[in-house]
Amino acid sequence: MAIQISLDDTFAALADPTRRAILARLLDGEASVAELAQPFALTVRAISKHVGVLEQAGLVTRSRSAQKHLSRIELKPLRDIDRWLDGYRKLGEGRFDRMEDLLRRGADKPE
Amino acid sequence: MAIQISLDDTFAALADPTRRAILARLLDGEASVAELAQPFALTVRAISKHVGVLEQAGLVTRSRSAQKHLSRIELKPLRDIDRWLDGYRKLGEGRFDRMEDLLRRGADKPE
DNA sequence: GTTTTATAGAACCAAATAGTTCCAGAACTA
DNA sequence: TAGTTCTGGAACTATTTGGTTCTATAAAAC
Repeated sequence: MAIQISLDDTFAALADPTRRAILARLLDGEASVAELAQPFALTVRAISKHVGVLEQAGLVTRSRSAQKHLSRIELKPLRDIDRWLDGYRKLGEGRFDRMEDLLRRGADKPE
Repeated sequence: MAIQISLDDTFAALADPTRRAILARLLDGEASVAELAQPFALTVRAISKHVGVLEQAGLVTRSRSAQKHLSRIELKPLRDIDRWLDGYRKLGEGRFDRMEDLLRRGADKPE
């Protein structure tokens, strides 16, 4: 049974630009800590810790192949955020939707 | 011109359950700090600070009517998060979509 | 004009966070 | 076996955070 991940942890993990960049990098496929660290002016250890935070938040899982620990992105917490956002999409009949919003802008703007 | 709000600030603001509860409360309409504080076992000052964080993140704006400073929810930062999520929706032909995901689970799970 | 109400500023504290450096262990390579 | 590579643990530091209390200020109410 998957561990229950809190929105607290997910949002906190995403609040750091380095971690978001790591996540974005993982869209291209699995990567080792060393590979993930390469673009940053930080120690490998610092990146390792960031990956740890992402893992703690359920946004990343790891599988060790040899010494390399490969990280892969996990989408479930992002889905949870998406679901959380649902509660705010309703407000103002679709004001949340970008297309609706663009069409509506300047038209019948509510007060 | 609206101040540029960073995803950092938005995610950080949303990482606290009290602040998310405050936001949810504001879906029902504007409220003063004292009103927002009522459901919580925290000092009014603590809530005032939370509202300050939300304001800093652009999730709340305030208008003072008399001594009461009324807070109202602002959706733009949430829209920004929604847009950020777009980058992850594409992954795995709709894996992000909840329905798709449920249907796919246990079928052709990629290794 | 005094008192009450609603909020923010200032000072403080404990805990968490992001970073570092150094060390240890696990697994390849020669 | 010895050396190299990849990563995490431990210890440390500086900064940020979430909370408190006490005080100040601004507007209403009396």
